[in-house]
Amino acid sequence: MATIREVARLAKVSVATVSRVTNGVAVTPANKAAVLAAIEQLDFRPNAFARSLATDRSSAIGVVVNEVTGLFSGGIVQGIESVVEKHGMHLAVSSGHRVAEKEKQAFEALSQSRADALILLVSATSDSDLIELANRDRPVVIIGRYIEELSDNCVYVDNVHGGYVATKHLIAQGHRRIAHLTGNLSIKDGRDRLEGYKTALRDAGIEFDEALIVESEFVEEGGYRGMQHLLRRGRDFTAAFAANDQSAAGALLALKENGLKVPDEVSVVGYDDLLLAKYVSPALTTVGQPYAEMGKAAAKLALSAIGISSATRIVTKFEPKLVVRESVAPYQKVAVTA
Amino acid sequence: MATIREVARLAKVSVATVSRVTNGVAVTPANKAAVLAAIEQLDFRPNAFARSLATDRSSAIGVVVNEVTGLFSGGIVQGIESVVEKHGMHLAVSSGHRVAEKEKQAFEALSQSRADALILLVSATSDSDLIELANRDRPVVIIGRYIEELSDNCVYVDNVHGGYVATKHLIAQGHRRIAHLTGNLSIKDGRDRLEGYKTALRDAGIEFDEALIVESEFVEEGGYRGMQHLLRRGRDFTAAFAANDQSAAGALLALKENGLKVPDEVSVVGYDDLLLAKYVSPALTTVGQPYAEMGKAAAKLALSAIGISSATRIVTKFEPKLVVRESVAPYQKVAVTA
DNA sequence: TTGTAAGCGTTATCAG
DNA sequence: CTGATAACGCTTACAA
Repeated sequence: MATIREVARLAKVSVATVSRVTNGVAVTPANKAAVLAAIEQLDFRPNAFARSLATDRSSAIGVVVNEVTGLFSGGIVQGIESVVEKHGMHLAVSSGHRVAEKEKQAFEALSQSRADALILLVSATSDSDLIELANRDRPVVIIGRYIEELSDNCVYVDNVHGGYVATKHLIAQGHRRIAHLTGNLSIKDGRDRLEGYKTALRDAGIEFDEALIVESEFVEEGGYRGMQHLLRRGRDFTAAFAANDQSAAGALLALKENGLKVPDEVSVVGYDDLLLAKYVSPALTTVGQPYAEMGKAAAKLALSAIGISSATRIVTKFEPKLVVRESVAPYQKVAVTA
Repeated sequence: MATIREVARLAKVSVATVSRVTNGVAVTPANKAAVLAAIEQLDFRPNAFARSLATDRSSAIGVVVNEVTGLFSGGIVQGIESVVEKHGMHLAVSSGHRVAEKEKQAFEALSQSRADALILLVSATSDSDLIELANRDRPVVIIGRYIEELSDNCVYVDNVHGGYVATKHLIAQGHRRIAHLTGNLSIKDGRDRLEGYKTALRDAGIEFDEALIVESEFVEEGGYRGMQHLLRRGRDFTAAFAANDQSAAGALLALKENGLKVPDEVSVVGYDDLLLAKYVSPALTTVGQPYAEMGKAAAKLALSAIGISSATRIVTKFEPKLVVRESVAPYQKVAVTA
């Protein structure tokens, strides 16, 4: 690959002038033309490393997510990429796999000067480690959790409100005995959604019944087992709110196996609005999150932190939104059979 | 950030020695200990650019896919990452968005010495441009298409065989009037699957009927419209093979709207085995492709091309596999009503 | 085994 | 506006 020196020689100018041309700095038209011609002829492309070494800029944004291909991290990554590529920058991605050590490894690799800023969507690393990381030299933006000390660099959605919205929708349809298949309660999202559920009940004057709660997990199997568990005790509820779509899908399956019709006999609402929500039968009423928007916001935050992109106000707190499909029906007195 | 020089000074050795320990080259134990201590104390991490500039190695693999978050490119990217990270390398990803110019832009950026090798899963770039790219300095591996001239660096699956398998399954269940909702025929995958369909019919001695073919597209809407079109003409088929799961899902919807039961009245098989195949109702019998495996193979190919990883035989041609679920039933004479 | 010093290909400073 | 030249931080002969 040709170097800047060869171009300079061919164009009969100094390397400095070539550098000026490739960086869009003013140069005599004649020189510019000569340089451009030489570049063309030699098929010269500046060496990114040398440039980065000299400028201390990689023109890359580092992204570490739980899984590159995660059902929703996918949408977020897409959002990030759309704004990053618009600014001529690149993406260096790594998966953290929800394992603290792997996440750390990914940060280190990326911040070892490969990335000008980091965007993180990770589960295993503690808040304090994240804070420590953010206090190094490169800007860090966090997606999916709110950390007080880093509040300006967090892009997140209000899970409490999400749980509230889901539950309230059920209440508005007349349901009062509403079960909740929680997510993994060691994860904050799970706790928040549960809290939203409780708040909605309280606001509606419905007494909270511990018996209607079953701690499940954020996977299909968890929803399935949770619902089985609930049903084995006798069906004393007319609706259920699952902490995510996958567990909702599992619940749907359990309901079907028990000969219960959704939504006629039991209404179900999920959370996340994954692609599957639309395909499951009946199509799932769920709470959607603006993944792409969140990714875009994170990218804008990162870009403005390194002085690129205009720094107009960037929204960092997003509201979940109810997506109505077919898995919820109004409460029907007759349906309740203990 | 501390530099190698500072470490050398603190450890009272030369920079060369420091370099040696960071690169695992033999050094006196005493020196090694001193260096390690200094590194620890200064929190030194080698500057990746300087290292790359000196070695002409980025320790990154460039990946350009149609969409980072694509329903199946996701699985492929995951496969790639799993082997790449195992070798301490990184991923630089870009989306080509199925637009020739964007794809080209992505190649250029990545090959501008940011990546030691390129893995491409792109649709818009022509074979000849790909060949040209592959003849530059960095190794290139192509996923999802077979290019004669680059045969050793292509990881692909036999779409003809996939179409064959899908159709044959239907035939084995006794169906003879089998419709085919093709994919976009300007895309090779679509043409190949159609060819497989035809071959299966021929092998079974079933006459090919142009009227049972409708060119659709690789999206839900396409499958929906295609099926509508077919039904409007009167239902003279008992089974249908859709060129991908999304169009199969659309077909399912059209069938349902027309009051036809799947699989009792019409059997359906899809292609791809996306997550939705499992959730659609009835669950879709489909043809799956080993996405993760393909990604792994591509990564191994790339790694071995740059001299990393052992070069054991790497499988590059994959066979699609039938995944049986619930959308296919044996042919029932009584069901056919023209 | 170790140290010295010459690159690696750019950018940026500073005269001119 | 242009050109020399000193960084940038690391690796790698080469010599000791």
